[in-house]
Amino acid sequence: MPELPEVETACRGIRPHLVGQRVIRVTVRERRLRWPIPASLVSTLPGQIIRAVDRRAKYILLRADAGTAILHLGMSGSLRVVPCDTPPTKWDHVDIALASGQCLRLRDPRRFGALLWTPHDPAQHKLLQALGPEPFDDGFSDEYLYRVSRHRKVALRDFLLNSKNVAGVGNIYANEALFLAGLRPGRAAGRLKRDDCTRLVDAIRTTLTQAIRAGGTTLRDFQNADGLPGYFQQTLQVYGRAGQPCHRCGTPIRALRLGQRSAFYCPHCQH
DNA sequence: AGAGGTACCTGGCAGC
DNA sequence: TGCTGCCAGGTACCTC
Repeated sequence: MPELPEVETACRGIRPHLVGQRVIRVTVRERRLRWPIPASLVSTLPGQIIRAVDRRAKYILLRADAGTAILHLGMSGSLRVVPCDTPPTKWDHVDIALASGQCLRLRDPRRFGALLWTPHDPAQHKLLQALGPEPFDDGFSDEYLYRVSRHRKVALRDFLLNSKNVAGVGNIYANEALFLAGLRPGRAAGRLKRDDCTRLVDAIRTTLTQAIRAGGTTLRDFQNADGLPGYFQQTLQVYGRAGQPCHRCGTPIRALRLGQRSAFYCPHCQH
């Protein structure tokens, strides 16, 4: 479910309900996420006022005076803001109750997500410290992309999935951006020409912008903080469309296995 | 240093 | 209807 646009959508959805609110209590029903939810979060967060809700890559940062909660939705996580007395399902692992009577509810069936706490600058946290530039930052430029891709044999799709190169691009949008840039997902990153980089940076930004505007992609069950689905799936060009005609030229879309994960491309439009 | 594989979990779905 | 096998949007960590 959650790639950068979904996380950004979630962030925007919860922000107005959280910022300025005092945390009343933290209820953990299942602490076994990717890493156990630390006791320090449960003991420190109550009483704190949420000062800001930020995103870095696919991490959501709930900033308070004593520290920052670092939240990751993994593959199946979602956030809702609901009245505290709403009965939880078996996947609603955490509630962060607010003075408003609402609570931020984390649901994560696969438990690949994470909820951590740091009393320090979260940018220095082990999980965030090695992240590459955000796709919308000036630092993510064609010059940058050209430089860091030199001599890399890794497939372009996998190069884009690596958060050290660019933060927050997952499998769906990597494939979609490569289609838009006219580049095959299996091509070696080191073979990018200068103008390929220009088109790719542009394509990544365009793809992500459109997806954010549509409220994310709904595959299976993604919902935003208000429980509404995303609509970007309706505009997917290649992802999950193996065998179906390319929207641009009609050639059947091909699926490719790169590592353990599928990639999709149009053999006519992408080179 | 870089490339490739493994592991963490569970739900949904296609096929029989 | 029920079983089996496969697939999944992420990413840290291990080995070669």
